[in-house]
Amino acid sequence: MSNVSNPAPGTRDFILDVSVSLFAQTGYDGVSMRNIAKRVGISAAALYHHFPNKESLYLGAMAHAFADKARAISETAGAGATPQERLHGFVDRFTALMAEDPDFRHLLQRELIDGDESRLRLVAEHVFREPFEAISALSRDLDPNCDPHMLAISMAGLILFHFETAPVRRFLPGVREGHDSPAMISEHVKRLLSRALLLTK
Amino acid sequence: MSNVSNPAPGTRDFILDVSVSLFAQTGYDGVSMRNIAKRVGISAAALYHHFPNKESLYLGAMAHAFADKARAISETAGAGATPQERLHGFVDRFTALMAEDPDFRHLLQRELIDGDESRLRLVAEHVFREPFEAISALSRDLDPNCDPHMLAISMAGLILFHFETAPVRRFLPGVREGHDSPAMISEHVKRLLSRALLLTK
DNA sequence: GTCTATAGCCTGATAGAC
DNA sequence: GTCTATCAGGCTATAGAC
Repeated sequence: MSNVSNPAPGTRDFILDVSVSLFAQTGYDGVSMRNIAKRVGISAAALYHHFPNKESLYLGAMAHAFADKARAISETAGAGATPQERLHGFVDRFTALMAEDPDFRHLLQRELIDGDESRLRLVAEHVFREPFEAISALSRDLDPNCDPHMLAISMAGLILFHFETAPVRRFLPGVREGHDSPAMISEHVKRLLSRALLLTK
Repeated sequence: MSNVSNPAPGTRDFILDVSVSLFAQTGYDGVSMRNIAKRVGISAAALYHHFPNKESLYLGAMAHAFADKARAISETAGAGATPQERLHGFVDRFTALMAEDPDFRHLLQRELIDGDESRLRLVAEHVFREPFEAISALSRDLDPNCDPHMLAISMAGLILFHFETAPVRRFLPGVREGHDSPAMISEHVKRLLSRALLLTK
């Protein structure tokens, strides 16, 4: 499920749910206030009762989509006794998290291209700092000689890039059923990272 | 340099150069025909003498930006005697290629989110099939037990994700000067992949 | 090959009734 | 809190002069 909440129509939360979905699909410039209003079931003017302008609505939608993600991602990197167990737990759960919320992933992708400095700083501090520190700590334990910042980026990217490229990979040679599945992605990434970092098996 | 050519103003090639740059920066919906015309130095109506509509201009700009990229990327994966040499050559040159052409990278990122099926098929067949096969072949030589399609994606993603996240990484903990540099990125990726795939060092 | 002018539509946003 | 009506302006695209 893309969004957990299921509020009654007409409320501010429902507007945010609709907005998250539309902004994720076609981006800020690809969605009009009229589009959103129609999907919500109210007039465009009514939207301005809940949000002063389009940008505020967009920022509200971002906050709505990213709420509680910070802790959820952080927790993927924490549990487990050995570094190997923590690595496998992180890969499994981070992969599942990205698979179950495409809207979050798409908003993130869009923000990486279009986000201005202030918006990226906001997202970095309120959403990614906490989980990134957890993944960095795991990186430090896995390979003390490797830059933890770069290794954390690599671990996340290894997982995310398989999702990002899914729309185009279906037209590339060697593709097989299941290449898009969370199970296959996490298995592949675990195998790669285990051998690179733990030198076992 | 983002674009090699440096044609005289007013020509079709100059329109394409300008369009590539603008579409890469703000996306299809973020650029108007008037924007492009102004930067080219002609009226919007004159644009329609060279291209029948906005979408044609966009597709022309894509073809222009992606021209010769296929072979350039393919060649990054070919040379070298041992698989290890080929791996290092691929990582070094692919990283350099992505660093020297941000427009290409941004258009690619945007196409992965917004491209419809026909456009993605076009890009896949005319730009990525050839280099992807070269990288897949390298993957097969590096690790015959690993799915070459997935490994090829992982190798490219490991490099690209460091560029993609550069705008937000500067606000994340542990960042250091040079984390964005091609040299540091390729060193990091080579180290990671060498240990994962060759089990040496 | 480029121009000005314009058609027709969509945009974000507001005014004011209910 | 939602509506209809509307404003001012931007959009793609075209017509027709030069």
